[in-house]
Amino acid sequence: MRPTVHDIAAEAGVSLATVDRVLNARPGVRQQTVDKVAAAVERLGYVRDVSAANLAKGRVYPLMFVIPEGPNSFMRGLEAEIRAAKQRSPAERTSIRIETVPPFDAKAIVRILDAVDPAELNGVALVATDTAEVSAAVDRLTDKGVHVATLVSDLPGSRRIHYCGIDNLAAGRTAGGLIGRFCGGRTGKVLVVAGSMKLSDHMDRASGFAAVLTSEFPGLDIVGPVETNDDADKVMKSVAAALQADPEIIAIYNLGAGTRGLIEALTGLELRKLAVVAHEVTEHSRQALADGLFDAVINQDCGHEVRSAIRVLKARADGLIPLSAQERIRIDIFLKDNLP
Amino acid sequence: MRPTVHDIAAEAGVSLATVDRVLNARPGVRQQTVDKVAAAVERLGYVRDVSAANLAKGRVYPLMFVIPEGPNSFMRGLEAEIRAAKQRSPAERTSIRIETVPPFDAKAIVRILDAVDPAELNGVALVATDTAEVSAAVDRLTDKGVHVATLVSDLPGSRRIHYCGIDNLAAGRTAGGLIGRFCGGRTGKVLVVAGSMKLSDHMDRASGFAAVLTSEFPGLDIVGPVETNDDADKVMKSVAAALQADPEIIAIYNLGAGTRGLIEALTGLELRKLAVVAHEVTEHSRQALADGLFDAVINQDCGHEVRSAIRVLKARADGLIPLSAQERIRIDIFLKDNLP
DNA sequence: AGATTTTTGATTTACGTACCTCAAAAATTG
DNA sequence: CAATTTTTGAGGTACGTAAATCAAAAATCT
Repeated sequence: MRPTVHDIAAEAGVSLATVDRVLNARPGVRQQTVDKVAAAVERLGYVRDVSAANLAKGRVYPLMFVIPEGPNSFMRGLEAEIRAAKQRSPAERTSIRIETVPPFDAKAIVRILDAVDPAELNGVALVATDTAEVSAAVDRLTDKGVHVATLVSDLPGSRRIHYCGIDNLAAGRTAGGLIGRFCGGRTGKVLVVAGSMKLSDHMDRASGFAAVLTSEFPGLDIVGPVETNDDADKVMKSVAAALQADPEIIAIYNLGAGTRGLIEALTGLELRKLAVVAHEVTEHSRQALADGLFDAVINQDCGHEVRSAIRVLKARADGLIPLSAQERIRIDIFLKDNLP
Repeated sequence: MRPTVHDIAAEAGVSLATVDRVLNARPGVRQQTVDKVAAAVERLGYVRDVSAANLAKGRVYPLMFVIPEGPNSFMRGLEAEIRAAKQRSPAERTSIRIETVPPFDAKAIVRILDAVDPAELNGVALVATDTAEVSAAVDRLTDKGVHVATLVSDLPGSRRIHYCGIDNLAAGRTAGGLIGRFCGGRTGKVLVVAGSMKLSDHMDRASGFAAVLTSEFPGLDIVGPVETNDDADKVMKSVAAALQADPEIIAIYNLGAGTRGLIEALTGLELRKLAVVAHEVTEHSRQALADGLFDAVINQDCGHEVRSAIRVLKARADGLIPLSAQERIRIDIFLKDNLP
């Protein structure tokens, strides 16, 4: 049988209360005694029984998620994952609140963050627009003792405790590697479509993509990035116009949302076979892959991101530092053949 | 606060003992009373506190993993993941035993399976060679009441309870989709290198690959599959010979192990730029990606597979049926840019 | 109706940890 | 050395569920 606190007490020759003080870092124990207990823990290979500990603590972690509202499929998928986490709340001892704000609306985010009462919230996970005012609000919240994690898009300038999302520079490079290889040595131009350069994730993807193309595939030139504010209609028009204007475009990289617009633009023309890479697996992009309109979709698993955010915020609330290595979110590549 | 068994008892107007009988499917309760309790559970949204339940049960799940020994990097990675799970044993209430057998040795597997005492083992996870005798041994074990899950490679004919691994037909198709696109419309031949057609995973990959190539990329013809028994040296020689013999080969798909051999064969020649896809991220394949020798590597996360196997076997030991949707293992694609 | 079986209630103990109180012992200080 | 502070011990309760016992009640059968 695995050892218990009682075994540790006996092994160390101290009382149960002292073992408890040491294990939970309570004050009033001499260093010498701490060492004795630590040695006993080591010798017996004691591991705290998490089930029993959770039961005894009876603690709950009140958390808040702040995400953009609107029709963006990815964000709605994210919301679904948060709701799923909410369903699991009893088992995970969390209490989750969801707040939605208009997309790209920094002021709305600031308003919500500033309204947080640190007494009744342990942590906040936030899909952020990368502006100075949001960063400042995050820092204010941190000062109040509420830990903030960024979700999907980072706030590099802020004091957020953790970023739960993919490395977007690497994601851009990955897209570059795919498109470069898909073009198989041909020369031509690649149209890059973005949402907003106010989003740090879009910025990073664009840079990563450009870096790979210039260094590894010099035969391919970039057109854009075209900014569309993730508006499907605008994406559609921009892509159609660009293809019309420039017959040398042989590939498209859509690094933002508005995937529906891209699909519409591509559905029209049967003339050219383009290499197309987009982001995020949604109902639409899935269909586009199946139809052969898209060649590949780069994805981040928002379920992982939500679960990671919860783990990180819970750990921070307990004063622990999460192992960042374990919390890394992978960049997934999907063809139609390996769709989940 | 979340409801407890006491609340259910009060709500249903029955005693605590009766609630316990219903929740744990113990006999001696009228259907009518069962329904009353079920209704109360439904109304209050009761969810069993897993921590408390585990604590009360104090149960441990003795499990066994059977995997091939030898230098195969992927299998050693798998073993490392099993050892990691063993480290977590106290928290997960498992007791894990690892048995290794010579690769491709069906008799050794059978010997170990037949020696299992059902009284001291709850489940077995097994990397199987797909032969009739292994299937029969699995069925015998199942009859003794020990659930068996296959790991990495399936035993389609057997009564194994679950397969913890990727869909290898889809993996082969994915490889086909990648290589087809990487060749970007060119015509030529693709060399396919396999380990053993006695492994159902290798069989499936070869079929999936061939299916996609013939239907979607008619300009590409398959050479092989060459069988190498996953021996690096043999892979090296086969690939070198094939490239020498056939100048039309413009791509290679290595669907088995022995990746080192492939790397050696490719390192020699600087003449041709080949599209190369292999399986499993290991130290070697990672380096080959970085060096530009490989274009893509298809991977299965053996950590996921091990954890999934443990979840499934534990659930079965409790008489529960695991949600297969949740246990699906994804087919990961890695370029050098999205390596984890 | 009485006998028998089935179903239910009441109560208890256990799991391993957290957290609390109060008293006793030991160490430190003046 | 006494007075004070620090450290330790002893013991208890609580968390929510599992699992058991024994008695009481209800249903079913003859």
